[in-house]
Amino acid sequence: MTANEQGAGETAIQGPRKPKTARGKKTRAKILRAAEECFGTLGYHQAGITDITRYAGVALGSFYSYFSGKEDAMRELVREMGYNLRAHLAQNVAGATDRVDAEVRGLRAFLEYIRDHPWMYRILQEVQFVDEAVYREYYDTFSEHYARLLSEATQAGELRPGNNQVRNWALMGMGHFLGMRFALWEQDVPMDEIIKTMDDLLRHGLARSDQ
Amino acid sequence: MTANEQGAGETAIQGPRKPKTARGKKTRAKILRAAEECFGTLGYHQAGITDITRYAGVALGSFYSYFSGKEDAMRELVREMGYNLRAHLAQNVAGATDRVDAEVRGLRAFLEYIRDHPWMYRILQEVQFVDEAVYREYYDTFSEHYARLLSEATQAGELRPGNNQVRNWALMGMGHFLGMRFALWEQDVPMDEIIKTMDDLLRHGLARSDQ
DNA sequence: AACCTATATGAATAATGATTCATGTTTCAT
DNA sequence: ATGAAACATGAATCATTATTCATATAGGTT
Repeated sequence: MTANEQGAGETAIQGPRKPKTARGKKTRAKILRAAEECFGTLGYHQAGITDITRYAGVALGSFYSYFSGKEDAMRELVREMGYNLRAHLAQNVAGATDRVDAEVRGLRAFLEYIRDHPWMYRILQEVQFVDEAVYREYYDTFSEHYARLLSEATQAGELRPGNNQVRNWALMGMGHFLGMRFALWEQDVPMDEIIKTMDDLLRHGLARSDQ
Repeated sequence: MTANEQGAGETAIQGPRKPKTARGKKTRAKILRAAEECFGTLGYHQAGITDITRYAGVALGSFYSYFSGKEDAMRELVREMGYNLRAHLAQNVAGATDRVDAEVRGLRAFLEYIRDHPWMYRILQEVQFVDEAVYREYYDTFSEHYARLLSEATQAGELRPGNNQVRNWALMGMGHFLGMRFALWEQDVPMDEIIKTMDDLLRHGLARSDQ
């Protein structure tokens, strides 16, 4: 019986509802986009509901028509972002010649995505301190998809035998930090250079004499 | 002219001061340890100054005797943690036979450190949203040390040629995520398994046929 | 037109918690 | 012993803000 339920015979005077008309959908969307902007630029705690509704061009109370509170909007944003990013990656990885190629294409797509959605990064990281379960959910979902791909590649003999779960998280960490440093903080190293370096690392490792 | 200055002829009625006696040092330390505990378990925003001083066993006002505010204590903690961690790693990496061996020893030491200091992780991550400059400073400092080591190893012919700055951040990211997932969230994969996997990855890459 | 539901509004509420400061206590050099 | 500096105290201040709710408007159906 969450605050979000919408059973037919609901007695609650008011509460967050799913929009039922086009007007409602539009308003909810405006608020969500405004929340993204505000959380992204001001941060979760700094951003007030008034900031969000002012930016959205709606009244304060309208926020609570569609979200049960500030946390709720944050959660929704993270889920939405996870969905969008996964779709973007799947699209860009299609057509890879082998698993490492897929990794590298995925990395490039990821870096480009961060560059084009700089707020996503901040919101995703900050949700860790707002609702940790959602943060874990995000990465666990990601990890599940990933693990399947790696295990298929191993079965196909493309990868060296090894613990793919560990590799999985190592690869996510690489992407995360490369995105933070080279897409978000400073774009001082050309994308191709990053990709080339990582391609070499994933194909041959770091060590020179390889035996 | 920061609030923290302690010039001789200071006219400010009161303000944060460096402790000048043994008693003062002890109190300041008690408060800092309490802040670590509170920020770590409750989170920065949830933790109140009253929580910190209650836990430390001192009066509310004493907090402001040694710190200019909540943020100041957070900053101090992060700097302290960075210093301690770097010392711990340097100690554990000494005696490595080659650069990859050093990487792997460093990773093990890092994972052990996180396991033994579970709060460090949360505090470091959360400072990103409290004072981003301190967060960057932490990683930039880390990165500087790291870059020197990698470039020396390259000069010595131990590493394949490549962009060490990119590798640098990729390696930090790996460590970060492996620590989060396998030391903090769930300790369901034995340390040796993690180390073996990463040793293989760094020595040979992911791809099976290596040409 | 009458009516019902969904949607929109924003002033008022209510709780919180960081910071200040006037006052009291301890320490220690002389 | 004594005075001054360092240290400790916690009630009071002050500002901030998430959330509620009574009321008003819009859209569409009969």
